[in-house]
Amino acid sequence: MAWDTQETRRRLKEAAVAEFAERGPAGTTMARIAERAGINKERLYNYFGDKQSLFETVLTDELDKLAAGVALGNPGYQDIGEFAGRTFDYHADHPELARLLQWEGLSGGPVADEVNRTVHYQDKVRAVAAAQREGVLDDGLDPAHLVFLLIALAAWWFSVPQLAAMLTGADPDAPEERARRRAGVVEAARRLAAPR
Amino acid sequence: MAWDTQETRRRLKEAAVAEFAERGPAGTTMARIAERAGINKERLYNYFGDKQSLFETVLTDELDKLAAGVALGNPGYQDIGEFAGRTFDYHADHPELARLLQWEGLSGGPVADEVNRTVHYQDKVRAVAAAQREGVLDDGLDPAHLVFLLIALAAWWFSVPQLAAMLTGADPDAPEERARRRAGVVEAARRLAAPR
DNA sequence: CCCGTCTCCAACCGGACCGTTGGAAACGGG
DNA sequence: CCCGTTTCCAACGGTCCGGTTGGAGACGGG
Repeated sequence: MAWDTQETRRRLKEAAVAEFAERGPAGTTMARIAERAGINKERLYNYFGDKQSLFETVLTDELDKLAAGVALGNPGYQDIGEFAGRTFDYHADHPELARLLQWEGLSGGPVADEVNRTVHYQDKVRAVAAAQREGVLDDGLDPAHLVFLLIALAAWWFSVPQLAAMLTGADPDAPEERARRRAGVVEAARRLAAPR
Repeated sequence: MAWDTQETRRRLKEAAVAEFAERGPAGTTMARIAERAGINKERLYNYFGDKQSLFETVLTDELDKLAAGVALGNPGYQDIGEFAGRTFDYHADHPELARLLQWEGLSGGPVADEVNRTVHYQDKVRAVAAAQREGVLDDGLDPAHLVFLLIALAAWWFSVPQLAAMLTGADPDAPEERARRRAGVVEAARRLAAPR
């Protein structure tokens, strides 16, 4: 048994992400998180406080990862379709995030880390507005709406998988199906925003 | 005390819709549903069985209402934008439905009333495919994808209200804001599907 | 007026879960 | 070798919840 408190925290958090994403805050039990991590429950309380605090910690952590992940590959808005495609890819590769965000939205409580997230999104709106003024993007839609709807296109597949299954009848994990969905999202994004 | 079993069922179901939409299946308690309806808890079990059955009953009921509501105003696909607009309106007027569907999707269990719902959606896909063949709709997108993305445009606002608030900074219940959002949805739908 | 149905009330049981506690090992720095 | 920290283990108190039960009124059809 290594003597590594950071590793312990990491394993607990990893287990918490999985459990919260799967069952939501109400359905998750602290005991199961600990069990999944192979670490005693009492450590969980010692490090992260009660369940609510743990959920917020987990969510803001994952949002930081998202911000880091998309900030890397963001060379302006030369191709709005590829932006939507990358958002689609991120969600496909990290299905927990969309679920955590949905649980948060449904739970109706206060929004975790609201200030930073608001700033982050408003930055995107400003960037889109600038691109519209320059003619790089079509300006027929309000910039905030455009950002919102682009996210919708990319995230909707992971938000209502039952509906996706009923409409396409396909296995969402099959590579071809994923590629088809991505291509549709890219095309739709261009239709929404590409200059005419 | 009226002698009306149908009214009793109705009141229980009404309370169940509200509670389930607000707190989700896991967070809802049978006692609270009964209390909200002003009816004894034991009636609830007598009429609807256990919690899982009650949730499925409630959800399929609401989906039937939706089907009835949109089937009325569906005179072909002459204006795809108005179709999206009406879907937006329905969700705006019945915010519980989107939440119930999300809870269902997150809960990951079996899809309630799957057969009927699948048929219903496949009908829509066929109608869109026909419209594409006739040139009434642009055929650059797969018909199933198009239906799926049109629903996304309309429902996304009610699916992630926290995100909507951070992006627009507006009160979603204000009439002007609702009108602005609806107009954006209609415009976006036309961009996705209107023939060029 | 009577009988079957509907309803209420109150209480109960078994189980789950949150968060805590007491104690005892394992470990590493000095 | 010793002391403080980290970890484990087991158990507990209190609460809540799902689902059931027993008994007793209210109502309407015959």
